Amino acid sequence: MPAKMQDVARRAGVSTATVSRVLNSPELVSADAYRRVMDAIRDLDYKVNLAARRLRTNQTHTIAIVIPTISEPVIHEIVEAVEDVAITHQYTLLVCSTRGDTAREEAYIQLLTQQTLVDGVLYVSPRSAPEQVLKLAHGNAPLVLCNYTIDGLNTPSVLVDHVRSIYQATRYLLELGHHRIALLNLAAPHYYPARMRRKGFEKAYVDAGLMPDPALIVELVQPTYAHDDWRDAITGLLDQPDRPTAIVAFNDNVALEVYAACRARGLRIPDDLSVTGCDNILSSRYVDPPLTTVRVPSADAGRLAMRYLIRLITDENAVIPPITLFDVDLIVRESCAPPP
Amino acid sequence: MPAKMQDVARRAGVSTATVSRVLNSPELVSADAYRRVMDAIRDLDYKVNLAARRLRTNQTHTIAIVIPTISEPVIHEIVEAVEDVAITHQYTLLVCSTRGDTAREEAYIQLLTQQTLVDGVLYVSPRSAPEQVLKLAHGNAPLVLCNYTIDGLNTPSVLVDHVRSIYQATRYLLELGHHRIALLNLAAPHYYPARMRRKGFEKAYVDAGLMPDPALIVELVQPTYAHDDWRDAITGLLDQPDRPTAIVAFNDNVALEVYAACRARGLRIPDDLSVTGCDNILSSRYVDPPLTTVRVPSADAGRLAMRYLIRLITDENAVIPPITLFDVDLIVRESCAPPP
DNA sequence: CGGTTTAATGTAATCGATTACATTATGTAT
DNA sequence: ATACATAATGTAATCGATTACATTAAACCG
Repeated sequence: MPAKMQDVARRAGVSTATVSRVLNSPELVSADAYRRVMDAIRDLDYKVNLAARRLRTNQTHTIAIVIPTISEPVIHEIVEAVEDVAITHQYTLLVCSTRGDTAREEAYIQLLTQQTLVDGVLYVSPRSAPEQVLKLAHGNAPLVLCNYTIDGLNTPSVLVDHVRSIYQATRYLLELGHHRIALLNLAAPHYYPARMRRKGFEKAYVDAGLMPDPALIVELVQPTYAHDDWRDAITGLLDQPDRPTAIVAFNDNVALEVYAACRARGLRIPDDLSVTGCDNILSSRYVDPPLTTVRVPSADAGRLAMRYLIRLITDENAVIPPITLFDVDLIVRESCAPPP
Repeated sequence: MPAKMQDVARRAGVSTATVSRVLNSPELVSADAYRRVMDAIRDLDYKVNLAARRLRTNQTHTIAIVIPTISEPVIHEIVEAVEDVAITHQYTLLVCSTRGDTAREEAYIQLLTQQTLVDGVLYVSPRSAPEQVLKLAHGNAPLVLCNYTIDGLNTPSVLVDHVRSIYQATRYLLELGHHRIALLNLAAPHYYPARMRRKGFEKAYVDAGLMPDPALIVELVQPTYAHDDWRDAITGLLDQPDRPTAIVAFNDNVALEVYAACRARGLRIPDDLSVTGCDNILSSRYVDPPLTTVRVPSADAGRLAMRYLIRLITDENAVIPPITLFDVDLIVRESCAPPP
């Protein structure tokens, strides 16, 4: 049976109130009592019962981060950044990955609305319908969205500029002289970042005085994280009679799948096909040829989102900008060339 | 002010005991009372206060997973597997990443020994000294080690066979005719998996009737996750006058750094240098040439470790094998050839 | 020196659930 | 009809901290 505050108080010859003060506001306690209490704590190896503290204070010092999967480079970059901020503010992190499974996502949302489980929720790139997320927004714990936003909701969102990332890649290819560029936007069309990326793609064409070919925009009705789906989509593009001369992949992993497909078909990058990625993951530098991609400051977005969340938790009437947008940069490497 | 059980009881015309029974053991409640309580819960949008429940029951339904970093492929594979098991058993997951920072690791250990924060701890690949981990082992919450073990501690460990992974890669290279094989074991020598990998490397040599050259075993005194350290180590190996003919990298990411270093120097893989990795990460298949590596069932290890942990939590006198070892397979691709 | 502020501590109510035990009603066996 | 088992519910203690309020002692001031 572990020691409780009562025991510490008895051993130190003080009341539990004093012990509690030593722990939470030591400036109210005399040096003498402080020392005696600390000694008693050490001697008895006393540990606070956090459930009791939470019940009394109504604070958990825990936040939940809801993510689609931990295996995506962008996502775990965000999780790490968020954890760093959390730890410096003495918060712990509950990780809830939905895996694109709506039932699982709803179960988590259900859980997170319970009392005194978490003080706040950080929602990263949800796949589920906005109505679900709204449930959380109307719960008791503050909510901040990251890498995502829901139109007409006054919950703060912190985003990287999904429009400009694909815009920059597409414009670069157009400037190289490509006209038949395909967009591998392998997510659901209603998914916010997918919508924005498509917008960036189309805008680049329009700004160049051209029109994109809708047949070259590939999206998935039922998105999964299985690479097989990706492969099928890529096969569809590469094996058609009038093959595109360039491919804008919606992230680096998809671009790498394109690399593999090209190798299998004897197509050379960039001579036969130009390819761009997005996110600047580690291996984008190592592949041959090094991948032209876009640097997105996801970690920065995560950090800021977490800081906003903590502000909302600790300050009842904190004012947070509804949308914060981080800019992105094109990183030119060697995977693009003028069309053959 | 959110509704509490009292309010539900009043509205349903029953006592709080009955409400609690509806939630926790509905078989004790009459159909009529059940319906009335459920209606009241819905009407008032009642949510359990988990802090109160935890205080009373002394159970948190939360487990902590302590990991070095979330960004390593093996680690997040384990985290995902663990989360899947957790969710099916109604547990939530607290993620604690130490980033190889001893102070941070100790802070987390300190935190995790508090009462009613978590029901158990899963410790994955710790970097810190065993004494630290021992503190947890002697705490109140059950502990299971994953990808690691501490000699002479009776805490259950679930491991992949680190000896055999490097053994197989090394033997394969020896059979191809290599004699000057380097081991890039870029971790601290006292780190358990590093010790085992070194053992596997040496055993392969001994089994072939040869002796490894200690000068070709590279380890780090102060390991970090910075790729610069890796690059320095690789430069040291490749630029020495009597270059090794093959490199066994301790994981795939290190192997990819070797690829980059070779490209920079105009060395061809596998003609000029053979390379093997370990872990079979996604991009190992995409690089050119595809990387010969070792498949390690990390997810299986994570799942089993979590199941063991839950058994320990729920069954006071569960008996768990002290060490469980998962076997590994060499995956031969195209990054190795006979020495030039 | 009386009065007032300040510092240090104690007393006890409180947070919101769970559950041992008591109570009542109902059915069943003898 | 009596005794007894069973089902359904209620009463109230309990988990272990925090903190408003009360109390006491010491310090300070004109």
